[in-house]
Amino acid sequence: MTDHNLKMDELMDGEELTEKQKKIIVSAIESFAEKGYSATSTSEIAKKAGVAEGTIFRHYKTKKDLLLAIVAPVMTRFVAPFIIKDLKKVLDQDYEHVEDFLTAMLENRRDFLIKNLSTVKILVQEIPFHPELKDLFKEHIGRKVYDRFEEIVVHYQAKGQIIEIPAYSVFRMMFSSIFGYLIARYMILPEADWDDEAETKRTVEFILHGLAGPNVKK
Amino acid sequence: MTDHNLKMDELMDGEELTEKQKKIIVSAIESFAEKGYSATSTSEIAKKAGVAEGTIFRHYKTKKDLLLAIVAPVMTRFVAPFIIKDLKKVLDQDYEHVEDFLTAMLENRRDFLIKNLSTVKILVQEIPFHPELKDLFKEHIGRKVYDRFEEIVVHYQAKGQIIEIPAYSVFRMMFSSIFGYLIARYMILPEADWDDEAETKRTVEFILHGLAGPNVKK
DNA sequence: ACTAAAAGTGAGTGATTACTCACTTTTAAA
DNA sequence: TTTAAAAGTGAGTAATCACTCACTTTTAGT
Repeated sequence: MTDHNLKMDELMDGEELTEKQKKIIVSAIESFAEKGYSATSTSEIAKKAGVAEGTIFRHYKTKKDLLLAIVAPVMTRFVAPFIIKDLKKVLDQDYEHVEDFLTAMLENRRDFLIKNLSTVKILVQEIPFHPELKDLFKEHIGRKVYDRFEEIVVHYQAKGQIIEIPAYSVFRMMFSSIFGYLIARYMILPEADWDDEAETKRTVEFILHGLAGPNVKK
Repeated sequence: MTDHNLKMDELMDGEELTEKQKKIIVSAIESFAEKGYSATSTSEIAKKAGVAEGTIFRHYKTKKDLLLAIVAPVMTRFVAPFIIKDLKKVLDQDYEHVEDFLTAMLENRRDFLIKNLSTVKILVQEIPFHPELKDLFKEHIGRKVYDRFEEIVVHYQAKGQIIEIPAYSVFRMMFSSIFGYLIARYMILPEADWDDEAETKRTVEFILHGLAGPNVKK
Protein backbone atom coordinates (compact mmCIF):
# COMPACT_ATOMS: atom_id res chain seq x y z
CA MET A 1 0.00 0.00 0.00
CA THR A 2 1.77 3.04 -1.32
CA ASP A 3 0.23 5.37 1.19
CA HIS A 4 2.10 3.61 3.91
CA ASN A 5 4.99 5.73 2.79
CA LEU A 6 3.12 8.57 4.33
CA LYS A 7 3.30 9.35 7.96
CA MET A 8 -0.14 9.03 9.37
CA ASP A 9 -0.06 12.46 10.93
CA GLU A 10 0.69 13.93 7.55
CA LEU A 11 -2.43 12.27 6.27
CA MET A 12 -4.69 13.51 8.97
CA ASP A 13 -3.07 16.84 9.82
CA GLY A 14 -1.79 15.78 13.20
CA GLU A 15 -5.04 14.43 14.63
CA GLU A 16 -4.72 11.67 17.18
CA LEU A 17 -5.98 8.45 15.70
CA THR A 18 -6.39 5.01 17.18
CA GLU A 19 -4.59 2.15 15.50
CA LYS A 20 -7.87 0.78 14.17
CA GLN A 21 -8.83 4.17 12.83
CA LYS A 22 -5.55 4.38 10.96
CA LYS A 23 -6.17 0.99 9.43
CA ILE A 24 -9.64 2.10 8.36
CA ILE A 25 -8.26 5.20 6.68
CA VAL A 26 -5.55 3.33 4.86
CA SER A 27 -7.92 0.63 3.68
CA ALA A 28 -10.54 3.12 2.58
CA ILE A 29 -7.97 5.11 0.61
CA GLU A 30 -6.90 1.99 -1.20
CA SER A 31 -10.38 0.79 -2.07
CA PHE A 32 -11.82 4.19 -2.93
CA ALA A 33 -8.91 4.85 -5.27
CA GLU A 34 -9.20 1.47 -6.95
CA LYS A 35 -12.93 0.90 -7.21
CA GLY A 36 -14.48 4.28 -6.54
CA TYR A 37 -16.42 5.41 -3.49
CA SER A 38 -19.78 4.11 -4.66
CA ALA A 39 -18.57 0.64 -5.57
CA THR A 40 -16.67 0.23 -2.30
CA SER A 41 -18.69 -1.16 0.60
CA THR A 42 -18.08 -0.40 4.24
CA SER A 43 -17.97 -4.15 4.72
CA GLU A 44 -15.00 -4.41 2.37
CA ILE A 45 -13.18 -1.59 4.08
CA ALA A 46 -13.73 -3.23 7.46
CA LYS A 47 -12.48 -6.61 6.26
CA LYS A 48 -9.41 -5.06 4.65
CA ALA A 49 -8.67 -3.09 7.81
CA GLY A 50 -9.23 -6.11 10.01
CA VAL A 51 -11.90 -4.37 12.12
CA ALA A 52 -15.62 -4.79 12.70
CA GLU A 53 -17.83 -2.87 10.34
CA GLY A 54 -19.40 -1.04 13.27
CA THR A 55 -15.99 0.39 14.15
CA ILE A 56 -16.08 2.50 11.04
CA PHE A 57 -19.29 4.08 12.26
CA ARG A 58 -17.80 4.48 15.65
CA HIS A 59 -15.48 7.11 14.14
CA TYR A 60 -17.38 8.38 11.13
CA LYS A 61 -21.09 9.05 11.21
CA THR A 62 -21.54 8.08 7.56
CA LYS A 63 -19.58 6.61 4.71
CA LYS A 64 -19.52 10.04 3.12
CA ASP A 65 -17.90 11.50 6.24
CA LEU A 66 -15.13 8.95 5.83
CA LEU A 67 -14.60 10.11 2.26
CA LEU A 68 -14.52 13.76 3.28
CA ALA A 69 -12.13 12.97 6.13
CA ILE A 70 -9.76 11.53 3.57
CA VAL A 71 -10.10 14.09 0.83
CA ALA A 72 -10.41 17.40 2.67
CA PRO A 73 -6.89 17.35 4.13
CA VAL A 74 -5.33 16.74 0.74
CA MET A 75 -7.00 19.84 -0.62
CA THR A 76 -5.76 21.86 2.31
CA ARG A 77 -2.28 20.59 1.73
CA PHE A 78 -2.47 21.36 -1.98
CA VAL A 79 -2.94 25.00 -1.14
CA ALA A 80 -0.14 25.32 1.39
CA PRO A 81 2.77 26.24 -0.92
CA PHE A 82 0.69 29.05 -2.38
CA ILE A 83 0.14 30.69 0.97
CA ILE A 84 3.32 32.71 1.01
CA LYS A 85 3.68 35.93 2.93
CA ASP A 86 5.23 38.80 1.04
CA LEU A 87 4.93 37.08 -2.30
CA LYS A 88 6.62 39.82 -4.25
CA LYS A 89 9.73 39.70 -2.12
CA VAL A 90 9.97 35.94 -2.45
CA LEU A 91 9.56 36.09 -6.20
CA ASP A 92 12.22 38.77 -6.58
CA GLN A 93 14.72 36.99 -4.39
CA ASP A 94 14.25 33.39 -5.35
CA TYR A 95 12.54 33.45 -8.70
CA GLU A 96 13.83 36.31 -10.72
CA HIS A 97 12.94 34.55 -13.94
CA VAL A 98 9.67 32.86 -14.69
CA GLU A 99 11.66 29.78 -15.64
CA ASP A 100 12.89 29.44 -12.08
CA PHE A 101 9.42 29.77 -10.73
CA LEU A 102 8.02 27.30 -13.25
CA THR A 103 10.63 24.67 -12.62
CA ALA A 104 10.16 24.98 -8.87
CA MET A 105 6.42 24.76 -9.19
CA LEU A 106 6.53 21.71 -11.41
CA GLU A 107 8.85 19.93 -9.03
CA ASN A 108 6.83 20.92 -6.04
CA ARG A 109 3.58 19.73 -7.62
CA ARG A 110 5.32 16.52 -8.63
CA ASP A 111 6.46 15.86 -5.11
CA PHE A 112 2.99 16.60 -3.85
CA LEU A 113 1.42 14.21 -6.34
CA ILE A 114 3.84 11.40 -5.59
CA LYS A 115 3.15 11.75 -1.87
CA ASN A 116 -0.59 11.94 -2.24
CA LEU A 117 -1.19 9.82 -5.30
CA SER A 118 -4.07 7.71 -4.05
CA THR A 119 -5.91 10.52 -2.34
CA VAL A 120 -5.54 12.80 -5.34
CA LYS A 121 -6.88 9.98 -7.47
CA ILE A 122 -9.89 9.69 -5.20
CA LEU A 123 -10.45 13.43 -5.34
CA VAL A 124 -10.29 13.56 -9.12
CA GLN A 125 -12.48 10.50 -9.52
CA GLU A 126 -15.16 11.57 -7.05
CA ILE A 127 -15.48 15.32 -7.65
CA PRO A 128 -17.99 14.91 -10.50
CA PHE A 129 -20.40 13.09 -8.20
CA HIS A 130 -20.18 14.92 -4.90
CA PRO A 131 -21.27 18.57 -4.73
CA GLU A 132 -19.57 18.95 -1.35
CA LEU A 133 -16.25 18.02 -2.88
CA LYS A 134 -16.75 20.42 -5.71
CA ASP A 135 -17.57 23.22 -3.29
CA LEU A 136 -14.54 22.44 -1.14
CA PHE A 137 -12.40 22.41 -4.25
CA LYS A 138 -13.72 25.75 -5.36
CA GLU A 139 -13.11 27.22 -1.94
CA HIS A 140 -9.59 25.95 -1.50
CA ILE A 141 -8.22 25.82 -4.96
CA GLY A 142 -10.54 27.78 -7.14
CA ARG A 143 -10.16 30.83 -4.96
CA LYS A 144 -7.06 30.63 -2.83
CA VAL A 145 -4.70 29.16 -5.36
CA TYR A 146 -6.03 31.14 -8.26
CA ASP A 147 -5.80 34.49 -6.48
CA ARG A 148 -2.21 33.89 -5.60
CA PHE A 149 -1.45 32.66 -9.06
CA GLU A 150 -2.89 35.77 -10.58
CA GLU A 151 -0.48 37.88 -8.58
CA ILE A 152 2.36 35.74 -9.83
CA VAL A 153 1.29 36.11 -13.44
CA VAL A 154 0.90 39.85 -13.12
CA HIS A 155 4.35 40.03 -11.55
CA TYR A 156 6.04 38.34 -14.48
CA GLN A 157 3.96 40.17 -17.07
CA ALA A 158 5.09 43.45 -15.54
CA LYS A 159 8.65 42.29 -16.10
CA GLY A 160 7.85 41.43 -19.73
CA GLN A 161 8.56 37.78 -19.16
CA ILE A 162 5.04 36.55 -19.89
CA ILE A 163 2.87 37.57 -22.78
CA GLU A 164 0.08 40.03 -22.09
CA ILE A 165 -2.99 37.85 -22.03
CA PRO A 166 -5.56 37.33 -19.26
CA ALA A 167 -4.23 35.63 -16.16
CA TYR A 168 -6.88 32.91 -16.35
CA SER A 169 -5.62 31.94 -19.80
CA VAL A 170 -2.07 31.74 -18.46
CA PHE A 171 -3.35 29.72 -15.50
CA ARG A 172 -5.20 27.35 -17.77
CA MET A 173 -2.34 26.74 -20.17
CA MET A 174 0.29 26.39 -17.49
CA PHE A 175 -1.73 24.05 -15.34
CA SER A 176 -2.94 21.91 -18.21
CA SER A 177 0.63 21.43 -19.41
CA ILE A 178 1.95 20.66 -15.94
CA PHE A 179 -0.86 18.39 -14.94
CA GLY A 180 -1.05 16.89 -18.41
CA TYR A 181 2.49 15.73 -17.78
CA LEU A 182 2.04 14.67 -14.16
CA ILE A 183 -1.20 12.82 -14.78
CA ALA A 184 0.22 10.98 -17.80
CA ARG A 185 3.40 10.23 -15.89
CA TYR A 186 1.95 9.00 -12.63
CA MET A 187 -1.68 8.09 -13.28
CA ILE A 188 -2.14 7.01 -16.88
CA LEU A 189 1.14 5.37 -17.85
CA PRO A 190 3.06 4.97 -14.61
CA GLU A 191 4.74 1.78 -15.77
CA ALA A 192 6.18 3.32 -18.96
CA ASP A 193 9.85 4.15 -19.18
CA TRP A 194 9.98 7.88 -18.44
CA ASP A 195 13.03 10.09 -18.69
CA ASP A 196 11.83 12.44 -16.01
CA GLU A 197 14.60 14.95 -16.33
CA ALA A 198 14.13 15.31 -20.09
CA GLU A 199 10.33 15.43 -19.91
CA THR A 200 10.40 18.00 -17.14
CA LYS A 201 12.76 20.16 -19.14
CA ARG A 202 10.64 19.79 -22.30
CA THR A 203 7.49 20.67 -20.43
CA VAL A 204 9.07 23.77 -18.92
CA GLU A 205 10.50 24.83 -22.29
CA PHE A 206 7.15 24.28 -23.92
CA ILE A 207 5.41 26.51 -21.41
CA LEU A 208 8.14 29.15 -21.49
CA HIS A 209 8.12 29.44 -25.25
CA GLY A 210 4.39 29.20 -25.45
CA LEU A 211 3.94 32.09 -23.04
CA ALA A 212 7.05 34.10 -23.85
CA GLY A 213 6.75 37.84 -23.31
CA PRO A 214 8.83 40.54 -25.07
CA ASN A 215 11.49 40.48 -22.35
CA VAL A 216 12.03 36.81 -21.86
CA LYS A 217 15.48 35.50 -21.13
CA LYS A 218 17.04 33.77 -24.16
CA MET B 1 -31.39 16.35 -22.17
CA THR B 2 -28.55 17.60 -24.29
CA ASP B 3 -28.05 14.29 -26.02
CA HIS B 4 -31.41 14.73 -27.62
CA ASN B 5 -29.60 17.01 -29.99
CA LEU B 6 -28.01 13.90 -31.37
CA LYS B 7 -29.68 11.76 -33.89
CA MET B 8 -30.17 8.38 -32.40
CA ASP B 9 -28.50 6.58 -35.28
CA GLU B 10 -25.43 8.69 -34.67
CA LEU B 11 -25.38 7.48 -31.12
CA MET B 12 -25.70 3.83 -31.93
CA ASP B 13 -23.93 3.67 -35.30
CA GLY B 14 -27.00 3.05 -37.37
CA GLU B 15 -28.42 0.11 -35.41
CA GLU B 16 -32.16 -0.30 -35.43
CA LEU B 17 -33.55 0.43 -32.01
CA THR B 18 -37.04 0.23 -30.62
CA GLU B 19 -38.53 3.36 -29.15
CA LYS B 20 -38.19 1.93 -25.67
CA GLN B 21 -34.58 1.03 -26.25
CA LYS B 22 -33.85 4.57 -27.33
CA LYS B 23 -35.43 5.88 -24.17
CA ILE B 24 -33.33 3.50 -22.10
CA ILE B 25 -30.14 4.67 -23.77
CA VAL B 26 -30.95 8.33 -23.35
CA SER B 27 -31.90 7.90 -19.70
CA ALA B 28 -28.84 5.80 -18.95
CA ILE B 29 -26.55 8.37 -20.53
CA GLU B 30 -28.04 11.09 -18.39
CA SER B 31 -27.83 9.19 -15.12
CA PHE B 32 -24.42 7.63 -15.72
CA ALA B 33 -23.00 11.05 -16.56
CA GLU B 34 -24.55 12.69 -13.52
CA LYS B 35 -24.16 10.08 -10.81
CA GLY B 36 -21.71 7.58 -12.21
CA TYR B 37 -22.37 4.04 -13.33
CA SER B 38 -22.07 2.45 -9.93
CA ALA B 39 -24.40 4.84 -8.16
CA THR B 40 -27.05 4.57 -10.89
CA SER B 41 -29.56 1.76 -10.47
CA THR B 42 -31.30 -0.04 -13.28
CA SER B 43 -34.49 0.80 -11.46
CA GLU B 44 -33.78 4.51 -11.82
CA ILE B 45 -32.96 4.18 -15.49
CA ALA B 46 -36.20 2.29 -16.08
CA LYS B 47 -38.28 4.87 -14.25
CA LYS B 48 -36.65 7.73 -16.09
CA ALA B 49 -37.17 5.98 -19.41
CA GLY B 50 -40.76 5.12 -18.59
CA VAL B 51 -40.23 1.40 -19.10
CA ALA B 52 -40.27 -1.71 -16.96
CA GLU B 53 -36.96 -2.64 -15.39
CA GLY B 54 -37.08 -6.03 -17.12
CA THR B 55 -37.08 -4.25 -20.47
CA ILE B 56 -33.54 -3.13 -19.90
CA PHE B 57 -32.51 -6.78 -19.54
CA ARG B 58 -34.52 -7.64 -22.56
CA HIS B 59 -32.01 -5.69 -24.62
CA TYR B 60 -28.83 -5.82 -22.54
CA LYS B 61 -27.73 -8.94 -20.71
CA THR B 62 -26.15 -6.96 -17.88
CA LYS B 63 -25.90 -3.41 -16.66
CA LYS B 64 -22.29 -3.42 -17.79
CA ASP B 65 -23.35 -4.31 -21.32
CA LEU B 66 -25.53 -1.22 -21.31
CA LEU B 67 -22.56 0.89 -20.32
CA LEU B 68 -20.38 -0.62 -23.02
CA ALA B 69 -23.14 -0.16 -25.60
CA ILE B 70 -23.08 3.54 -24.78
CA VAL B 71 -19.37 4.11 -24.52
CA ALA B 72 -17.87 1.92 -27.24
CA PRO B 73 -19.42 3.84 -30.16
CA VAL B 74 -18.09 7.14 -28.86
CA MET B 75 -14.58 5.76 -28.88
CA THR B 76 -15.01 4.50 -32.40
CA ARG B 77 -16.22 7.93 -33.46
CA PHE B 78 -13.34 9.63 -31.73
CA VAL B 79 -10.96 7.80 -33.99
CA ALA B 80 -12.74 8.45 -37.26
CA PRO B 81 -11.13 11.76 -38.26
CA PHE B 82 -7.70 10.22 -37.79
CA ILE B 83 -8.37 7.41 -40.24
CA ILE B 84 -7.33 9.30 -43.35
CA LYS B 85 -6.07 7.61 -46.47
CA ASP B 86 -2.96 9.11 -48.00
CA LEU B 87 -2.21 11.25 -45.01
CA LYS B 88 0.83 12.93 -46.52
CA LYS B 89 -1.11 14.15 -49.51
CA VAL B 90 -3.88 15.56 -47.35
CA LEU B 91 -1.40 17.33 -45.10
CA ASP B 92 0.46 18.87 -48.02
CA GLN B 93 -2.69 20.05 -49.73
CA ASP B 94 -4.83 21.23 -46.86
CA TYR B 95 -2.45 21.80 -44.00
CA GLU B 96 0.78 23.18 -45.29
CA HIS B 97 1.51 24.80 -41.95
CA VAL B 98 1.20 23.14 -38.59
CA GLU B 99 -0.95 26.08 -37.51
CA ASP B 100 -3.59 25.10 -40.05
CA PHE B 101 -3.55 21.53 -38.87
CA LEU B 102 -3.69 22.56 -35.22
CA THR B 103 -6.58 24.93 -35.67
CA ALA B 104 -8.53 22.37 -37.63
CA MET B 105 -7.88 19.71 -35.06
CA LEU B 106 -8.88 21.89 -32.14
CA GLU B 107 -12.11 22.83 -33.86
CA ASN B 108 -12.82 19.27 -34.86
CA ARG B 109 -12.21 18.00 -31.35
CA ARG B 110 -14.40 20.79 -30.00
CA ASP B 111 -17.24 19.85 -32.26
CA PHE B 112 -16.84 16.24 -31.28
CA LEU B 113 -16.89 17.09 -27.59
CA ILE B 114 -19.95 19.30 -27.86
CA LYS B 115 -21.83 16.57 -29.70
CA ASN B 116 -20.79 13.84 -27.35
CA LEU B 117 -20.45 15.69 -24.07
CA SER B 118 -22.35 13.33 -21.82
CA THR B 119 -20.91 10.16 -23.27
CA VAL B 120 -17.38 11.52 -23.13
CA LYS B 121 -18.04 12.47 -19.53
CA ILE B 122 -19.13 8.90 -18.80
CA LEU B 123 -16.04 7.53 -20.51
CA VAL B 124 -13.66 9.76 -18.59
CA GLN B 125 -15.41 9.10 -15.30
CA GLU B 126 -15.64 5.33 -15.67
CA ILE B 127 -12.31 4.40 -17.25
CA PRO B 128 -10.45 4.16 -13.94
CA PHE B 129 -12.87 1.49 -12.72
CA HIS B 130 -13.50 -0.71 -15.71
CA PRO B 131 -10.59 -2.65 -17.24
CA GLU B 132 -12.65 -3.35 -20.38
CA LEU B 133 -13.01 0.34 -21.00
CA LYS B 134 -9.32 0.90 -20.48
CA ASP B 135 -8.50 -1.88 -22.94
CA LEU B 136 -10.94 -0.51 -25.52
CA PHE B 137 -9.45 2.92 -25.06
CA LYS B 138 -5.95 1.61 -25.55
CA GLU B 139 -7.00 -0.26 -28.66
CA HIS B 140 -8.87 2.58 -30.31
CA ILE B 141 -7.08 5.64 -29.14
CA GLY B 142 -3.83 4.57 -27.66
CA ARG B 143 -2.82 2.80 -30.82
CA LYS B 144 -4.84 4.04 -33.75
CA VAL B 145 -4.86 7.70 -32.94
CA TYR B 146 -1.32 7.78 -31.63
CA ASP B 147 0.16 6.03 -34.67
CA ARG B 148 -1.46 8.48 -37.00
CA PHE B 149 -0.45 11.38 -34.84
CA GLU B 150 3.14 10.25 -34.90
CA GLU B 151 3.12 10.42 -38.69
CA ILE B 152 1.74 13.93 -38.48
CA VAL B 153 4.41 15.04 -36.05
CA VAL B 154 7.18 13.53 -38.13
CA HIS B 155 5.77 15.27 -41.20
CA TYR B 156 5.95 18.72 -39.63
CA GLN B 157 9.30 18.07 -37.97
CA ALA B 158 10.72 17.18 -41.39
CA LYS B 159 9.55 20.60 -42.57
CA GLY B 160 11.21 22.27 -39.61
CA GLN B 161 7.92 23.48 -38.23
CA ILE B 162 8.03 21.50 -35.02
CA ILE B 163 10.95 21.19 -32.66
CA GLU B 164 12.91 17.95 -32.76
CA ILE B 165 11.72 16.12 -29.68
CA PRO B 166 10.08 12.70 -29.37
CA ALA B 167 6.64 12.44 -30.93
CA TYR B 168 5.12 11.23 -27.68
CA SER B 169 6.24 14.44 -25.97
CA VAL B 170 4.65 16.49 -28.76
CA PHE B 171 1.52 14.38 -28.46
CA ARG B 172 1.37 14.88 -24.74
CA MET B 173 1.88 18.62 -24.79
CA MET B 174 -0.49 19.23 -27.67
CA PHE B 175 -3.24 17.08 -26.29
CA SER B 176 -2.95 18.38 -22.76
CA SER B 177 -3.22 21.96 -24.00
CA ILE B 178 -6.14 21.21 -26.28
CA PHE B 179 -8.04 19.08 -23.82
CA GLY B 180 -7.05 21.33 -20.93
CA TYR B 181 -8.95 24.03 -22.78
CA LEU B 182 -11.89 21.91 -23.92
CA ILE B 183 -12.39 20.27 -20.53
CA ALA B 184 -12.22 23.58 -18.70
CA ARG B 185 -14.51 25.17 -21.25
CA TYR B 186 -17.20 22.50 -21.48
CA MET B 187 -16.89 20.33 -18.39
CA ILE B 188 -15.45 22.34 -15.49
CA LEU B 189 -16.69 25.88 -16.03
CA PRO B 190 -19.33 25.62 -18.75
CA GLU B 191 -21.37 28.47 -17.31
CA ALA B 192 -18.49 30.98 -17.31
CA ASP B 193 -18.36 33.69 -19.91
CA TRP B 194 -15.92 32.37 -22.50
CA ASP B 195 -14.61 34.26 -25.48
CA ASP B 196 -14.20 31.16 -27.59
CA GLU B 197 -12.54 32.80 -30.51
CA ALA B 198 -9.90 34.47 -28.36
CA GLU B 199 -9.25 31.42 -26.21
CA THR B 200 -8.95 29.16 -29.24
CA LYS B 201 -6.46 31.54 -30.77
CA ARG B 202 -4.48 31.82 -27.54
CA THR B 203 -4.36 28.07 -27.17
CA VAL B 204 -3.16 27.58 -30.73
CA GLU B 205 -0.55 30.32 -30.34
CA PHE B 206 0.60 28.79 -27.06
CA ILE B 207 1.11 25.42 -28.68
CA LEU B 208 2.73 26.86 -31.80
CA HIS B 209 5.23 28.90 -29.87
CA GLY B 210 5.80 26.16 -27.36
CA LEU B 211 6.67 23.65 -30.06
CA ALA B 212 8.19 25.98 -32.63
CA GLY B 213 10.83 24.44 -34.88
CA PRO B 214 13.62 26.31 -36.71
CA ASN B 215 11.46 26.85 -39.78
CA VAL B 216 8.24 27.99 -38.28
CA LYS B 217 6.14 30.58 -40.07
CA LYS B 218 6.34 34.00 -38.40
C1' DA C 1 -57.82 -13.67 -39.26
C1' DC C 2 -54.42 -16.54 -37.30
C1' DT C 3 -49.89 -17.60 -35.60
C1' DA C 4 -45.46 -17.08 -33.97
C1' DA C 5 -41.95 -14.16 -32.75
C1' DA C 6 -40.57 -10.07 -30.60
C1' DA C 7 -41.11 -6.71 -27.22
C1' DG C 8 -42.55 -5.46 -22.84
C1' DT C 9 -44.14 -6.16 -17.93
C1' DG C 10 -43.78 -6.23 -12.91
C1' DA C 11 -43.66 -9.27 -9.00
C1' DG C 12 -40.33 -11.80 -7.00
C1' DT C 13 -35.50 -13.44 -5.68
C1' DG C 14 -31.20 -13.85 -3.33
C1' DA C 15 -27.58 -10.93 -2.45
C1' DT C 16 -25.72 -6.77 -0.86
C1' DT C 17 -25.65 -2.36 1.49
C1' DA C 18 -25.13 1.48 5.11
C1' DC C 19 -26.05 1.70 9.38
C1' DT C 20 -27.85 0.53 14.39
C1' DC C 21 -27.40 -1.05 18.88
C1' DA C 22 -26.93 -4.10 22.82
C1' DC C 23 -23.13 -5.97 24.50
C1' DT C 24 -18.00 -6.76 25.40
C1' DT C 25 -13.34 -5.37 25.89
C1' DT C 26 -9.83 -2.03 26.64
C1' DT C 27 -8.02 2.07 28.48
C1' DA C 28 -7.31 5.73 31.62
C1' DA C 29 -8.10 8.06 35.82
C1' DA C 30 -8.70 8.11 40.66
C1' DT D 1 -8.24 -2.03 42.67
C1' DT D 2 -12.34 0.06 40.98
C1' DT D 3 -14.97 2.77 37.93
C1' DA D 4 -16.26 5.09 34.03
C1' DA D 5 -15.31 6.33 29.52
C1' DA D 6 -13.71 5.03 25.16
C1' DA D 7 -13.10 1.79 21.72
C1' DG D 8 -14.57 -2.14 19.49
C1' DT D 9 -17.82 -5.99 18.13
C1' DG D 10 -20.99 -8.56 15.17
C1' DA D 11 -25.76 -9.86 14.68
C1' DG D 12 -29.51 -7.75 12.93
C1' DT D 13 -32.37 -4.34 10.13
C1' DA D 14 -34.78 -2.13 6.42
C1' DA D 15 -33.73 -0.77 2.12
C1' DT D 16 -31.76 -1.35 -2.25
C1' DC D 17 -29.77 -3.83 -5.99
C1' DA D 18 -29.13 -6.53 -10.58
C1' DC D 19 -31.42 -9.72 -12.48
C1' DT D 20 -35.09 -13.62 -13.52
C1' DC D 21 -39.16 -15.39 -15.38
C1' DA D 22 -44.05 -16.40 -16.11
C1' DC D 23 -47.14 -13.88 -18.28
C1' DT D 24 -49.15 -10.19 -21.46
C1' DT D 25 -49.13 -7.25 -25.35
C1' DT D 26 -47.57 -5.90 -29.79
C1' DT D 27 -45.80 -6.69 -34.24
C1' DA D 28 -45.02 -8.91 -38.51
C1' DG D 29 -45.72 -12.49 -41.74
C1' DT D 30 -48.79 -15.72 -44.06
